[in-house]
Amino acid sequence: MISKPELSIPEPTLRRLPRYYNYLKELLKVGREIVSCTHIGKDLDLDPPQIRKDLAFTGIRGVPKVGYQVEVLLKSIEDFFGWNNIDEAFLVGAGNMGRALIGYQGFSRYGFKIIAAFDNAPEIIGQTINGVEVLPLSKIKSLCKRMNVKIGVIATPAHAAQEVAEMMIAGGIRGIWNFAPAEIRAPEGVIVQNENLATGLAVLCKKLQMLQQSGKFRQEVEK
Amino acid sequence: MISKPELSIPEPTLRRLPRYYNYLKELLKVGREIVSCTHIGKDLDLDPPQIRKDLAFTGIRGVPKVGYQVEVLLKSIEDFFGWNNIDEAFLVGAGNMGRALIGYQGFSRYGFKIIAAFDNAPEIIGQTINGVEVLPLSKIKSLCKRMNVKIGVIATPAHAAQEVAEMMIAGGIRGIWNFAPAEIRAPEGVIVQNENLATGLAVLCKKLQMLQQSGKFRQEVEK
DNA sequence: GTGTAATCGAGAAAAATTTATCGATAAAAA
DNA sequence: TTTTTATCGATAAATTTTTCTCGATTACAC
Ligand SMILES: NC(=O)c1ccc[n+]([C@@H]2O[C@H](COP(=O)([O-])OP(=O)(O)OC[C@H]3O[C@@H](n4cnc5c(N)ncnc54)[C@H](O)[C@@H]3O)[C@@H](O)[C@H]2O)c1
Ligand SMILES: NC(=O)c1ccc[n+]([C@@H]2O[C@H](COP(=O)([O-])OP(=O)(O)OC[C@H]3O[C@@H](n4cnc5c(N)ncnc54)[C@H](O)[C@@H]3O)[C@@H](O)[C@H]2O)c1
Repeated sequence: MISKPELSIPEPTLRRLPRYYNYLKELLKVGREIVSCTHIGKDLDLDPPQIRKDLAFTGIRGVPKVGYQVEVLLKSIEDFFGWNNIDEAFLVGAGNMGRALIGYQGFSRYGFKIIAAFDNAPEIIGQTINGVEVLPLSKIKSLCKRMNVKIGVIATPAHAAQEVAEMMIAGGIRGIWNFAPAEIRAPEGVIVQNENLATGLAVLCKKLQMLQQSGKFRQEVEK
Repeated sequence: MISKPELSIPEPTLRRLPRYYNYLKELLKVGREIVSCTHIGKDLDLDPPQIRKDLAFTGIRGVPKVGYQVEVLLKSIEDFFGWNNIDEAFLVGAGNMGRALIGYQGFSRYGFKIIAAFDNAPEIIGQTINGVEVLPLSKIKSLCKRMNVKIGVIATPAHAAQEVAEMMIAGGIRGIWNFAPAEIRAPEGVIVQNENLATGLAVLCKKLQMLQQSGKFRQEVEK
């Protein structure tokens, strides 16, 4: 039987898995060795069947009445995402956000490492941030090719994003993690992941607003 | 007929609306006054009926054969989210990420403003970042109450997140925008919006991996 | 004026995702 | 050993979200 390359994993599942992973890492720290979906569900406020289904995508099998071994489960998620072999990435735009990303150690857990930064501001070029050198943007294409880098992070202002993306793609980059609030056009085969923080903010504020309104509404009805 | 407070707006819609907003702002810059869903759909790679449905939630009505007036549409989204009146927020954890958030001007578009920061590191307390003072964490509860701040941003390490959240909630904060990879437990009535960057990263890397595998797979089949 | 084409709104259909159900299994208790 | 209980995997049902369809409306060309 052919083990077909699973092409259809629900994106919500993909988004929940790293959350489970963080949670399980904490469990391990506390010394817990075994955990059930019921237990996870209680802590993460999710339904056990959904968690089971999500975890099943990583190929793990649980034991009835017991659950899963935390360590095995962690390994299963790591393998699923391929976090064992490191993805090296270039970042463009060593401003406030760019520096925060460069300096952040937490990404190593996800097999991700920014190995060089690029900018076009002369006063920034040449600096070293957390051991990562800032190079002139003009070098990105040739360096991408030479170092076979496949992932690029965009942390420039929005107006520069498209241009930067095109340089990355010209260098052979296939995945772009974009922090600029801009619509990037890319050819098929290049994946653009937009990290628009304002989206989360808007959702938070709207939910808060709705909560307040429903509270007011309830009060008025009660009168 | 009672205009019930709409409590059930699909979250995907909520997440797409700020994207439309950014896009429309760009259109306005370019001098475009009118736009149809067909047009938006082409640029944003979304289906026109979905866009129409999303926009309808803000209460706007379009004109057949024409579309929407860009300016009116922008206003409609602004009103929907309440971006006219500013939400003031406190931020805790003036590290790399915290500083980037404090310094970012882009949030003003969404009626959001960080008016003070808090930290527990003596060398950071007392600093001023982009006109925002960093105060000792111990003061957060009383200041929240005094200034009637309802939104808090957490940019501390994960291990401090729960404790910080509790101080915020004790001060009356109702919405928490959490950047720490931690599960925050909060009572009902408090909204926690997790901004876990690693999630987006994991999705990107996995999609890339799947793309490569399907490519390899296709090549093998072709042999 | 009249015809044509583009777009809208509303509602139906389809697809994806979440939630519930049920028999099976393994551990712990009786 | 037998019973009870918790949990799993698989499948079915429900819900949510996306996509499609269709009649109505309006601008523009003729
Ligand atoms: N700082 C935040 O909290 C935050 C939040 C949400 C989104 N963003 C987005 O992230 C991006 C970066 O934000 P920031 O606050 O770090 O801005 P910033 O101004 O601090 O940094 C931008 C950097 O990009 C560089 N740059 C500008 N044009 C360039 C070009 N054409 N090529 C290469 N480098 C170029 C600048 O020299 C600067 O170093 C922006 O698009 C912003 O909208 C930032
Ligand atoms: N930097 C990034 O790119 C990035 C990316 C993803 C997630 N995050 C998350 O954002 C958070 C902050 O990251 P960072 O890179 O800014 O870290 P950082 O170490 O630069 O900053 C953390 C700040 O929090 C303060 N702090 C620590 N404990 C505190 C407490 N109990 N009360 C108040 N302040 C306290 C520290 O003094 C420091 O100023 C972390 O949870 C991190 O995992 C950061």
